[in-house]
Amino acid sequence: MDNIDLLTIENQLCFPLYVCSKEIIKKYKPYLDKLGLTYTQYITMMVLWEEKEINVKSLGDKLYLDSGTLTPLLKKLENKQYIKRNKSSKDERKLIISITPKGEELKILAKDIPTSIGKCLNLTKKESVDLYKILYKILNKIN
Amino acid sequence: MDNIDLLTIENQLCFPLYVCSKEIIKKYKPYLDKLGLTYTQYITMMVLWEEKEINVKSLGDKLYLDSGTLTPLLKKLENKQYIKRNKSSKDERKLIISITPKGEELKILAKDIPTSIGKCLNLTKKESVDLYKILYKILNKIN
DNA sequence: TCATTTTTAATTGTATACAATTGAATTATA
DNA sequence: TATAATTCAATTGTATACAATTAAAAATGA
Repeated sequence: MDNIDLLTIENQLCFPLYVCSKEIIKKYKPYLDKLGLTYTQYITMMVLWEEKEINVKSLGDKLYLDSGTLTPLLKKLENKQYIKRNKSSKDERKLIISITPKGEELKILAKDIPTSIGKCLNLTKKESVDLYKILYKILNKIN
Repeated sequence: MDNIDLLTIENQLCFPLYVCSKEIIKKYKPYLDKLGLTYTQYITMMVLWEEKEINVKSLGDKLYLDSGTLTPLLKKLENKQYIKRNKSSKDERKLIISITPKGEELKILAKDIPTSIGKCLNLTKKESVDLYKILYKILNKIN
């Protein structure tokens, strides 16, 4: 096939990836609204449910986001009292993000979200595993 | 596994989808910069390379974007003289987007982009096909 | 026909994303 | 150790995204 014929929407791989990402994130909305979180805030809380404490740079490395996105987002989570923001005493450049008890409680309220989203994707076990592997293969290659 | 244990980044499918989408779009940037396009503007031009003429609603249906995103984006593409925006005479509610000769020329300059991006994803033929099928299965189910 | 409903694009407001820059703090090195 | 280079979070500016609303035009139906 001539290269120029590849320039159609239906021949793209990135386009359905981009659309799936957005459309799935929309499916989270009714569940996340109940918790007062956006999707980006939700994945941020997910890191904190595991780590309890992390600085902005490390958080950004995990989430593939930079301080330009995280700084205002973390201020919003602090306003909602789900996290605290404190300068590290060891390294004054670092801002330590830590989870609050109110932030911990959120996890219980969120516990059924992955299952609910999983159902509306309607994938077989094999498809889920294949998709997961391919996505992480791309991620490992791309950076 | 208990539902609550699913609330980790590594157990998510949407998260790597969302990250892959963003990271691949970043890979387009050096190529698209040469054309003066963003990724969203690029997929918009891709529709116009096929359709020549389309109204905002139909364009939005194809791209999964609404007028809130498309209206300002289309005004930028018009400023760059890649498209024209004209009210339909048959139905005054509709705005017809049409491609200009300068917009057509862009396609030639863009012709090697899909191949270049394909290389940096480094997927086997089977992986590409599997990924494509799974993504469209999700898209068909989700709407 | 004529009021009601629907469709369409634009607008408004909020929330990302990210490139580039800034300034403070730390680390590396001559 | 004094200077240069690096790291980190914040800021600035641009470009999406999308929910909700608005206003004009077209379609519907009593």
